[in-house]
Amino acid sequence: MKEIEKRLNDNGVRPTAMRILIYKYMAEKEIAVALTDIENAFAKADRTTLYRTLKTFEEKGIVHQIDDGTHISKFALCEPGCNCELEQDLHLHFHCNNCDETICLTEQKIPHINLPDGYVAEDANLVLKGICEKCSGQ
Amino acid sequence: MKEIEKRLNDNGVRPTAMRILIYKYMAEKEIAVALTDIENAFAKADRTTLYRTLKTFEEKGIVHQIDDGTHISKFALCEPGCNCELEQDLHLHFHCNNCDETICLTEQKIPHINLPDGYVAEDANLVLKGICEKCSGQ
DNA sequence: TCAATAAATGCACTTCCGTTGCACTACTAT
DNA sequence: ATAGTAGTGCAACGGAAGTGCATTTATTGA
Repeated sequence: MKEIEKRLNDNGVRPTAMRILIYKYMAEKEIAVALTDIENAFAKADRTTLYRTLKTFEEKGIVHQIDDGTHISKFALCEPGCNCELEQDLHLHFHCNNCDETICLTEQKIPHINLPDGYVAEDANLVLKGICEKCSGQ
Repeated sequence: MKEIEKRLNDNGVRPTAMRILIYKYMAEKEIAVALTDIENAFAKADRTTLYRTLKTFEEKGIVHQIDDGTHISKFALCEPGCNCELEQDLHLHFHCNNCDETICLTEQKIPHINLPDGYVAEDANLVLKGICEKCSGQ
């Protein structure tokens, strides 16, 4: 528990009760979560608080936002020490068309792409869609 | 003009006046367009018609939908003969953080990715974000 | 310690996009 | 010509993102 507080502090985020709970929730889930998911999990908390907490976490490099093609923003905790902005830390995400869950495949990095002249890449988002491990095994 | 009619017919879409206009509009733009863009371009047409036209086009393989991370669906014409579902035809998209435009880089295919055991990929979406040719040259 | 200040949270509301149901019109085929 | 199908237009709904402001909670400095 103290670890979470430390992690937040280290990233310049004041460890309030709410923030610790949200962090804990995301750490327990192994999949990317949407704002609505958190909202349902914490019925008492206000949507705006959760929304702004995620924004803060994102700015401070605690979570990264994932766009899995569902038009709903998902978020997942960054690996400790990861630097999401750097190309080498850009991993891909997998969206299961069956269970509708999205997970980080942190081991699978996005390959470097050669762009035509004049294009400068700053960020990349790669989402594979299909059937996940859990669903294909059944 | 007759070419467009033929293209639509070939893909099993009846070439109505509206559809031809929309196709023409998309052919002239070289960037991916959102529903709202088309709506603004054809003030007289109803949003629903445009929406359903795009859906039809998509089903019939005339356009493909792009999720560039802006939370707004964009659409672009498929290359003639392209088969969007097939892995080999999956190209990447580039979203410019400056002019906010999204374009297809049809020459740049998405590299094949080796997934962990149990994962089956059916589709892929790769969007690079940064500065486009037009904006970087200025 | 206590007031002054800043940060975090909660509430209400708006906007925008995607989507659907239903009625009406235009086209097609017999 | 008429029945049936496909296309279009109107109205409305729902979900998610985002914002402004009031209130509470935490921090700081005298």
